[in-house]
Amino acid sequence: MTRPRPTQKPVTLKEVAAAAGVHPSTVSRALSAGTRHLVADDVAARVAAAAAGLGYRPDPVAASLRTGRSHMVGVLVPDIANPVFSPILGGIAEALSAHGYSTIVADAGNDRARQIDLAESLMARRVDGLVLATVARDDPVVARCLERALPVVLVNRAEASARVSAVVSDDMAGMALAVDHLIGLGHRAIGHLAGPPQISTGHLRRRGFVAAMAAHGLEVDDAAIETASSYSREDGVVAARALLDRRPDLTAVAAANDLLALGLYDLLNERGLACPRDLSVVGHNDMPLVDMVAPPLTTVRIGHREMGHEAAQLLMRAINRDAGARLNIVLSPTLMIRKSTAAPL
Amino acid sequence: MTRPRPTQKPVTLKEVAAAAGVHPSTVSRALSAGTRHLVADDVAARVAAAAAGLGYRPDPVAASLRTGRSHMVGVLVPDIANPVFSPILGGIAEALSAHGYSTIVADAGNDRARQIDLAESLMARRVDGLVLATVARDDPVVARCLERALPVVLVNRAEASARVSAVVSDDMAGMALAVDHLIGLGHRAIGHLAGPPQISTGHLRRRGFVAAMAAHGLEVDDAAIETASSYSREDGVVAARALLDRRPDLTAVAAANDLLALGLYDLLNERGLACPRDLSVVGHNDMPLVDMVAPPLTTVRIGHREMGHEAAQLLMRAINRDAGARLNIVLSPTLMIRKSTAAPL
DNA sequence: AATAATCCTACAATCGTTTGCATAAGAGCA
DNA sequence: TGCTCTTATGCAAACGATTGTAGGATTATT
Repeated sequence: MTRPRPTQKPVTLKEVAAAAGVHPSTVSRALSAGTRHLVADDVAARVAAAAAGLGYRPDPVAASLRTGRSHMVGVLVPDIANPVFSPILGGIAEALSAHGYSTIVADAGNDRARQIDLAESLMARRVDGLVLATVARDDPVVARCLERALPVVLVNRAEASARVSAVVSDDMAGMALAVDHLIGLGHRAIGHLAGPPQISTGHLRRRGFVAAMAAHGLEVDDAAIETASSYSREDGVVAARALLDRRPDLTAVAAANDLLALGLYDLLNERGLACPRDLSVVGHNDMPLVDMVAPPLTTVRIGHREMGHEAAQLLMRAINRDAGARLNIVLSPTLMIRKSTAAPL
Repeated sequence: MTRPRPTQKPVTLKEVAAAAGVHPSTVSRALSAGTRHLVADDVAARVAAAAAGLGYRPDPVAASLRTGRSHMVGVLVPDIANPVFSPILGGIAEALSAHGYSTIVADAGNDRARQIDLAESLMARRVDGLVLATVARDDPVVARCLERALPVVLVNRAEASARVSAVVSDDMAGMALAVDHLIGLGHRAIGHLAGPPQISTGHLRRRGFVAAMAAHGLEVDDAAIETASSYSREDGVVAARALLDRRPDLTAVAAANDLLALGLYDLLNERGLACPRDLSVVGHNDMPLVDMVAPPLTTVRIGHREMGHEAAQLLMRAINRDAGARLNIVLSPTLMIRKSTAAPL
């Protein structure tokens, strides 16, 4: 057993050429769709047969070196463990693989230097484009891509300046859905657990919250808003603690994110308070499993999978027709009413 | 604006060589740790300075073509949307990047042909190794890697024949934990929601269940076990329906997987039954958020992140010393007792 | 029938590194 | 001084594809 080199070496273009009795360049042309018309039909058939017979698989590395393209796109996510990104990734991968593209995802964290580094290394690997789920409102990675003229699409989060295409949810409208629902139930003292302001979702959802309240003639006191330092359950509880300590009179809270809402749940448990009896809570994202928590979370649903799909399509367009107008797609969110909201006592 | 080609081309080895006044090959040697000792210290310093000055970044594609290595490893997961894999992926990526390796994950689904295809394309991209979270008990992808002499490590699931290294949880022990707990509470009529038998976890956890019951002198009737066709919430409810229809007398169910347990929750809700009053439930995996569902799920915890770490280490070892003994790491699970289990009425 | 146009195919350069081999310079030794 | 032995560098050939250019057959045109 364990023969030293059982590795039957992959067959190369040259071997196929020899087998078909033609020059390697002819094989190349015969085999790639774009140039097949340059070679005579009978020769093409002979080549195809030889290739199939030998089990030829073109070497993408060699092709990349020569062409500068790779049929791969990179995806940068801030936290691969955050369930929100799963459907986005799934959507992207599905749409791209339909075009013969592979996806290479990198868990980039929130550190800018690391993000740039990762992006740089993806570019070095000749990715044909980048999907960024990491961007801050003013992002250096975007600038870098622009310099290199690398197609890039933003997903879920947008930049402040619309330099590149993006597909996002209508964050302000989403908050309006949440606020309208709470006000419809009779709430007036409503607080907001905000996300990081450097991120478009954090910024916009906060603005959306304030605007929606104003639309009902409700002035929002700064004390009614607490900003979490990241989108995580842990930072959610610390922000929630600060908010409720400051404003114990609140009867409802609209969170910028489901994870923050769950952090709030944790705090309520810790304090022996009941949701929705003592406090109504609405989340944002409708990520997997929030329909099963106790109580099932009322939240703003975003079509994440669709979001990934659209982003992939946009990127393909940008890759194929080089340049291509930058355009924004904004998806309309819907409200999933479950059990975490009720009329105030 | 939009200058046609603002793309300042990346600097190459040749340019660095010119700047330092040496031959490209010398630059190559001076810059890579393994061969630096071949070049004089002063020259090496000069080269390093030139490289830094020009902002040289080696081209990994060209290097791959020449060396056949890539400093990338591929990871195949069956379902990227399944939260169980997030911490595994995180653990793998973290450990690998510490060694200067990148991770390229592919969502392979459950289709064998697709898995093989994906693995093949990763190999074509010259990955230095593969981590498989997809394997069935007898897996063709493993065979393919063996043929190509490509280092491979299994994670979470194992093969029936131990042909390659793997890091898994002690599935039988995990089920013993679950069963012992239920029996300790006074249950006797205990059922099992089993996972797919082609997968080691499905197979082993079923055997573990039967063995643990036997250890308490309890014979397990086949009717007390229902096999789900996949690890999903949806298939969980259909299996649960079949199981409870057949054996309405059960007072507890040990599921092979948290998703299946949640499917069982769905069914209980649908029938107006309460957990744990009418039925105690224990899951397996302790995936994110199951501590927040209603009721919080008692489940067997597996160190998924650690699992990823270990797998990465194993793979690094296999890549560096070529060959390397195949060895198995089995992690001990623990029981997280929450609110879904109680004494029978 | 001669010339122009068309169509295929072969040749060779190229992408950016790495690495076996040759060689020049310097060190050590008799 | 003449010899071998290191040591440091240059040379050039890979790795496996793609593609501009050139030239040999065919066919069409007058």
